[in-house]
Amino acid sequence: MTDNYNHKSIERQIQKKWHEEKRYISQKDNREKYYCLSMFPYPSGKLHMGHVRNYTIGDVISRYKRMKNFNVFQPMGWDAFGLPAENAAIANKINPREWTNKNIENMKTQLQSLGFSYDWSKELRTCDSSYYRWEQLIFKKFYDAGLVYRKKSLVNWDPIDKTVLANEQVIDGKGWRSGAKIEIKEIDQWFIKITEYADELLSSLEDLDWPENVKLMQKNWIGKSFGAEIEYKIIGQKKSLVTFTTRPDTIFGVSFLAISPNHSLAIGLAKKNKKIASFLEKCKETKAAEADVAKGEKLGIDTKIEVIHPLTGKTLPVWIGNFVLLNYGTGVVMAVPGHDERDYKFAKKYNLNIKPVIENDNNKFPNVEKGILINSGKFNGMTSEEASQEIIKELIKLKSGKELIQFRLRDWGISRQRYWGCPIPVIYESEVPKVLNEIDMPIELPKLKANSLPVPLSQNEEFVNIAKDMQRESDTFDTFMDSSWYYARFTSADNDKQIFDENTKYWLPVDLYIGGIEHAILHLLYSRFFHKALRDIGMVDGDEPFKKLLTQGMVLKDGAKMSKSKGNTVDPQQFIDKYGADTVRLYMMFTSPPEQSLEWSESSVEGASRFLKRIWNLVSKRKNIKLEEKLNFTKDQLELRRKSHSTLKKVENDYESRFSFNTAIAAIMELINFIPEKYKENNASNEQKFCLNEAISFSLKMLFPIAPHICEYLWEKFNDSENSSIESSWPLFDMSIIEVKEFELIIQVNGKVRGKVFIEKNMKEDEIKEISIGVENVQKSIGANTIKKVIFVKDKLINFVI
RNA sequence: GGGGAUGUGGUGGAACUGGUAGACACGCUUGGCUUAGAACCAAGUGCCGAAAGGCGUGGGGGUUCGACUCCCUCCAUCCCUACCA
Repeated sequence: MTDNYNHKSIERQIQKKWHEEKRYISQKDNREKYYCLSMFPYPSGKLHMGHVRNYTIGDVISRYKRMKNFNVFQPMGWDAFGLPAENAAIANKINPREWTNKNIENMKTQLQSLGFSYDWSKELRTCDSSYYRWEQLIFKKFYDAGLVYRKKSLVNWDPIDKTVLANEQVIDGKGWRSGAKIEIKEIDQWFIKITEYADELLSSLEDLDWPENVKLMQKNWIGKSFGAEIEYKIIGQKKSLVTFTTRPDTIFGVSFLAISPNHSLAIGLAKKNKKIASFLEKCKETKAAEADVAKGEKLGIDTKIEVIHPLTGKTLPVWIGNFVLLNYGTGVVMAVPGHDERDYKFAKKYNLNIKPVIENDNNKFPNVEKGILINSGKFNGMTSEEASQEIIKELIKLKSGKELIQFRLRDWGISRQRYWGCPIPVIYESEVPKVLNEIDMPIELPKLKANSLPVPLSQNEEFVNIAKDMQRESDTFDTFMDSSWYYARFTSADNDKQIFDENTKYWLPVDLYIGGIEHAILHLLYSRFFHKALRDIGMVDGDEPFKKLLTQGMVLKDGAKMSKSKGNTVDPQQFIDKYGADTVRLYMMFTSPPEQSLEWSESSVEGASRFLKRIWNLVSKRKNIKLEEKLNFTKDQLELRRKSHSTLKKVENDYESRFSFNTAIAAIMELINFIPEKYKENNASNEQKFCLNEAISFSLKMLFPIAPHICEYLWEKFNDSENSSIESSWPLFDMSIIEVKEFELIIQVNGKVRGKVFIEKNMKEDEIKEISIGVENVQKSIGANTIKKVIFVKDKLINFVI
């Protein structure tokens, strides 16, 4: 028997060779470039299955593209700032930087053991000042461009720990560590005007080669809506309340206004009214996350304030509603219970007036469809569309409103009250903020003193207090800032003189970006915004950062996302140790297509391992002999050649345009299964050997992107030469070998398969009909019935309708 | 609450453009090899049925000669929801 497949020594040997050859360090050259980027990881400690899957996909495509003679750039780095480092520091009394660096070291070893072809010479980590100094510069440039401003906004406040909590740190309305009931608090924060780019972020989605569902999610998130801004005068005051609505046609159905509990009017009232004050207190207990606000019980309180309806002149009550979001629209909702689901429920609960003003086929409350206006004075009888236009005209005439385009997208709050993040380069002189100049950068994150735990920078007096009446900004950037431009910095990561350079121009945009579907909105939208803003200040070219996007699904176990809290994680390392990188990579690619979620199953790993062993046993003791004499193939031999070439064609298509690795692997398995036993024997004919060797060569090449170590090792032994690199070229298939004269005709009766028969292509329909009817089983099915109709699909099927 | 997906044998999945449902694997069953096991090899394996045949892609309805694929509706699960990354 042959030597056993020893993945450990093979993988070590091949990886050493790659490293010594510096094979995956990329440089500009004349070939077409291909920048293949996988989302960089947060260094949480060790790789999880999602990482392994993500990075295998990226590596398979990178390796395939290299074989297709593209100049591939595939870098890797670390999204190294963030909350978990602070948590770990507090839990284990480890310095966040040490913790992070240790994790990076470990995860890098893991990535290398998986044989990913990264250009490590461009490695970066966002927690190094060599990275974030440039982020501080970008902030300054954005500030100079008028994209940065300060505004009050809401945070989750833990009154015991005296810290701001992230949404995930609030559990059932309580701080996760202190257990204190959280409070919603308003504080000053830095914002970036992403809304200035709302229209472009929406319109340029169209040209992106991205999955339709991601584009749709972004479109809905940006949420451009056409409607009207309507003003309601407050009785007895000079002020008025302004609302935005997408349905001005329903204005005669307004029965009350609802304002946000955080609206200045509500806060003002609470000062004089105890009931309102206690209602607002109650509202503060719901955490700031939109999902929690929306899912919570709808509560309201009558303010006893009244406004005047601009068209009817009637008075309407003003309520405070906990479902009204301050940061969407104006923080005031005009409630039309007859034609809005939420308003209807609220009106029912608090016994408020419900008045139908739209009529259509669907006559039950609430009727949210458009229709014909009723109970709307002179607008009665108009369609919703007509009425909307006319009502806006009327409001403009009365100076009580205007047409307005509104975006759901809000400006990006980038301040975080934490330690482990990039310091915001601002100082306050007598409380007036001043953004620092490049010469004063970087503002280094202060090191923690030995044995001290991370606390928000605001509590670090040494850092904050520069002089009397001069303080440093103590907030850090949202970590989404760090990840919004790293794709560009990779191209110049080794340049400490400039943020970007001529390599940036060469490599951008990213040709393929691969990452989890969970980033479909935030990260991808922020990065798109950054690119456009960087473009407008002249730092990068092009309108979009990521030309093509591949979103991979979750890795699940027992139907649930693998997570520490559920205790259903599976550590990939044990499988790398036991089966080797090639098997783990093969398993990951074989078990489900990239965009779908993947259900982890250990027994399938066995299957992947078995297949590689079969390849090993087939190839390891065989040599590819050059045959000089002319070969004459039999029909059976040509069948194998046809299988080899058609498999190659299929695999190429699966890699290139479908990213369908599981079917590519299945096809290679089919080809291996298809090889007749006698071709493998020593006394096989030259023709048989040729066909076998062709199948082996193709298989090794086709499998190389997925299982590179074993394929490269076997390729070299098989070809007895180290000069012919497996990576040098992708083979060509021969169409003349693939094409066949015969095909299997499917014969149906009333759409059901009743027979199959092999016939020559290009036969006349009449002939085919005759042959088909002649088939015994078909004859039986037709019986005495007359054939009413014949459906004929060329080279495929014939269907008799009786 | 809103937005986006997914649902096919015992399991992961295939069917790419409306045209053979279940490719390729895992598992299982039987046999071979073996002192035994592992590994490996061979055959079988959607469900019901003795067979003929019928049924079958989350449930219900529709379009079509023909539907996993298109339309309507209901259900279940997952992701995102702006401070997890």
